[in-house]
Amino acid sequence: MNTAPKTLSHSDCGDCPIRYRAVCSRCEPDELAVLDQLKTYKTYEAGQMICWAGDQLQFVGSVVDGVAALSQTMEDGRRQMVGLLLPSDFVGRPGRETAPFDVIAATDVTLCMFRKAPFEELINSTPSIATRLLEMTLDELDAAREWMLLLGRKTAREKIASFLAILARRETALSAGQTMGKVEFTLPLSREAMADYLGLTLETVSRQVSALKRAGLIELQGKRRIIIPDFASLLNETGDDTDGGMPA
Amino acid sequence: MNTAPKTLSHSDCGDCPIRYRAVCSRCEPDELAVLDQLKTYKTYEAGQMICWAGDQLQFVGSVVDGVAALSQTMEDGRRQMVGLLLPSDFVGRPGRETAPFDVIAATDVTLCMFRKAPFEELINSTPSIATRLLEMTLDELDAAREWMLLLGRKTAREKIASFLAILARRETALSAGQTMGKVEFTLPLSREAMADYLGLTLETVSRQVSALKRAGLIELQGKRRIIIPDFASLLNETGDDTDGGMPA
DNA sequence: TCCCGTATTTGATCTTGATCAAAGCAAGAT
DNA sequence: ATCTTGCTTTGATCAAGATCAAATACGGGA
Repeated sequence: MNTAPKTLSHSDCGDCPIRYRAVCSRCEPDELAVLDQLKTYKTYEAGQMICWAGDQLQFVGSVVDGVAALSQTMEDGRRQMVGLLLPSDFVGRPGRETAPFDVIAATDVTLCMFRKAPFEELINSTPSIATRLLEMTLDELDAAREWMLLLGRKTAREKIASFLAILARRETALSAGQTMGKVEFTLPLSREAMADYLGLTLETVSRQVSALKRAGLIELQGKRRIIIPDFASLLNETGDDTDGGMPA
Repeated sequence: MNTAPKTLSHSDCGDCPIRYRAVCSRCEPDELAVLDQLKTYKTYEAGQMICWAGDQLQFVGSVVDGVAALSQTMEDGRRQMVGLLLPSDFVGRPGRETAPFDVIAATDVTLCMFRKAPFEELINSTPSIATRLLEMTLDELDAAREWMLLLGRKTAREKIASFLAILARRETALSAGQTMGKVEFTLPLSREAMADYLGLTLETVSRQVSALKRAGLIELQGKRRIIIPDFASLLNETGDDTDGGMPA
């Protein structure tokens, strides 16, 4: 499927995000070449299950395009999304047999995948890759714990504001300190999926989005397009510490 | 402080849990000897801050005795515990400068600590250790995500039952499938700390504990000693899938 | 363009857990 | 033995968000 391996430079990283996130930051050309030979792409339609909790997982990889969701469902149907996978996020568990959670395509999704076994060999023989994966996993763990604060303690309005703020930051890749004015982006999730992510019902999501609109903190174009006229004032609604930490 | 390094065997692992969890499962005697030279112990009293979010962290290590809590606090005082550190759990972040969350001693705590810099060297030069740490971090991530389901979707009663079930399992180290009858253990947390962990108020915690007692699902000796006469019926109250997955 | 099915909004009411307020209890100090 | 003091339990009330139930808007196909 792939052409003969070639020596890759940092500037090649754009093609498949795993190179950038997991490898390229400390890459050796021959390691990239190995990865390049292993990779395959696969696409899923919005709503499709990518895998079920408990499935044998034969691959790892990363999201190239679209949005996937990790989620859990209780027998009676209550559902909690436990992670959002945006482009460049890693998918899968080196060193694990089975998937711990369901993975669902929230929009149409393209994954860049590697068979697990050779990828694990690469990890075991290349400390820099293992270290990079460890850092990525620690970042995910921190993000999960931030989300625990949101789920356990924030009000519905704060949840919505936090979610929109996070999406705005990620989708526009703005630098942190910057006092950014207007931001605009498209929601990748339905109201129901947002509810599953935020630990709310879809009705409450809808009401709070309307409330933020009425308060002039956001504007809507259709149901999915969000315009934030002043990012700073939306941040005030999140409940988060707004000053970016101590001045060192 | 430590005596001259000696060659260690697997049976030495009991001394300092990090050897077992992070290293020993794939250990080389000389690696253990290096760790042995680096380690120091430190104790904290119940209620003491071990570190604050944002602190420079000079060490990594593991809990030897007692219980520590990771938690976050909002400006208005709302607090969410985001992790419980029991004996053998790892503390700290290789590759990170600062602590992401507060760490508080929930009971008197003894830590076994290693200076971060030499520990990181060990990671970078020893793929098996990096891989082991990656696996431990993935376990923590899975646990955090399970907790997100609890925080986002479970009722107060289910939260309490789940928490007691998890503690019972960990404190008694029972094998999973076993139909265990009576289990007994001591709560390491006050009602307020439980509330912080479960996303509830302390009054709700107290009421639900009383309710489980009235229902005969648990018995109390004093405020902290819990007796679970029939573990299986407590599990019924957790909302969790009670059958342990598919039969392979 | 009209129709249909789905997603979303809005409204009315109910429930769970939060909040406010007192007691009760146990361990250590005087 | 009595008084603290801090934890815990219990009670009364309240409010945020869930639930139940319609209406409305939207996108795509005939």
